[in-house]
Amino acid sequence: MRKDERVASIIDELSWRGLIAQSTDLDSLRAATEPGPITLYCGFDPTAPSLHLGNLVQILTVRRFQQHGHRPLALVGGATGLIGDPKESGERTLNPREVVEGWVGRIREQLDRFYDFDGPHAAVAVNNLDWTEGVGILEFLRDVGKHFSVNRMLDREAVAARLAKDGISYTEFSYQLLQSYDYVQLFRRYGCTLQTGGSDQWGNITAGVDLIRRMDGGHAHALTTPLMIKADGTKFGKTESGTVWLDPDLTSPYAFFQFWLNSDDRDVPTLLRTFSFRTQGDVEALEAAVLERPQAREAQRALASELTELVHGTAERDAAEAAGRALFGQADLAELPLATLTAALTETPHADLEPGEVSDGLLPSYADLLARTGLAASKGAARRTVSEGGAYANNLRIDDADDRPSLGDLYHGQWLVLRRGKKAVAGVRVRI
RNA sequence: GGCGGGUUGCCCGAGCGGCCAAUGGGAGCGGACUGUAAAUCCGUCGGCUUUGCCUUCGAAGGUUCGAAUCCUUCACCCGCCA
Repeated sequence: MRKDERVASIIDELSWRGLIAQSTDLDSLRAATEPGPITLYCGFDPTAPSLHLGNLVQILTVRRFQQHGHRPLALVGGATGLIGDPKESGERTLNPREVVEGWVGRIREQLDRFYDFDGPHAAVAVNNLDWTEGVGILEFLRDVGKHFSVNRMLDREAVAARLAKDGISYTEFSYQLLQSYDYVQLFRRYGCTLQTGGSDQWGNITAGVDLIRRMDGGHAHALTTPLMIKADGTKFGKTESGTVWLDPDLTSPYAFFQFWLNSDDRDVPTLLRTFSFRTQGDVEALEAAVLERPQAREAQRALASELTELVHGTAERDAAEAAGRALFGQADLAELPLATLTAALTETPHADLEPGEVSDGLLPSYADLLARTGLAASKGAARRTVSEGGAYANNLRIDDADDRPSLGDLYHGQWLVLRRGKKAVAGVRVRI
């Protein structure tokens, strides 16, 4: 957060990064931010035990504001998480209160990494349960509900979609009132005048802006980021194996690193602009590098390195990077020192075998091991992969799924390296 | 309330008594090419103790030597008429 890194205006910065989709009034927002500082917020609902890459877009956008000297409120939706924002696909299942409470804590901790909670523009952690829990239903309906037009609420895309399909519960329909009320409370308590979010949140955010004007006669802003779409048309932030989480237990730092490294060339400009904190000059240089030397994947490596460090720390970044080099590098696996090999394979899915699983010096069959490590969904799938010539042990193609590797095949007497296809690697460790 | 149509594997969609684990397309996965990319082509795509066995075609019963296919009841969806 060095001062000399500041661009003239946060709005200009977001603008060249392509992070502005919609705004209530960009000129007046610019006018408010330029003398600054302003207080802003973006809320995260505890709908899972961890935040994911989709959330990271929002987190980093807020972080950019803070770097420009503005004050963020780190709101975790302890109340809204109990209700659920309507999504087009259908009604959500209500999570038990204890579960949501647990997730609030975990998400709150995750945010520590990205916002600065000390210093002159220290972020403040807030939970909307604090001002929602005690409100009576009659009070809420009279003071808040009266300002909402059902007609307008029905226009919201997700709501309209649900009405056309399976319907929507009153619980979820009420969500917008709660989020709007949050904005009012933050406006009153902290002088918060900006709420950011993804463009799907536009309706919810502007409803809050309206509510502030109606209840308090105040003026607040809304700003949304564009929905990210990958070049191949699929949803951003997902891999074959699902959501990319920020929690290292849900998505390993190695997998996280690999996610960036494998980005489509065509997505690189968007990814750099959205996620990287590099300067505009650096970003443009990396974009040019991909065009000139795509095979070098300089931008992908830079993104992987920067983001893994930001999310998981320097040590994990280095480990993930080293693991990738070890497993994909030119280096012969046999030449890797035990420490390097162990570090690399523990970053990937791996299975530990008990001594009892080794008989006559032979491990279980490759079919078993592929299934055990998760490289294949089932033994049938493992056999299929082997018959397709897509399974490797210690970089040698496996011919027969029923073959059993021997103790002598293990590197350093303990590791067998399995691979499916080009990218999926797993380790089998034998503890004797 | 009445009449008619529908509910099939991850998704879409054929099948309409045995040759059906079930045509085809998409997604996914593997191979070739390559850059741990994209596109393209080829292969594969329920499970297992894998030349065979087991479990699937909304749910539960029934008919039959044999059912995803016929019958009955139930649930849900979609039309048309009230």
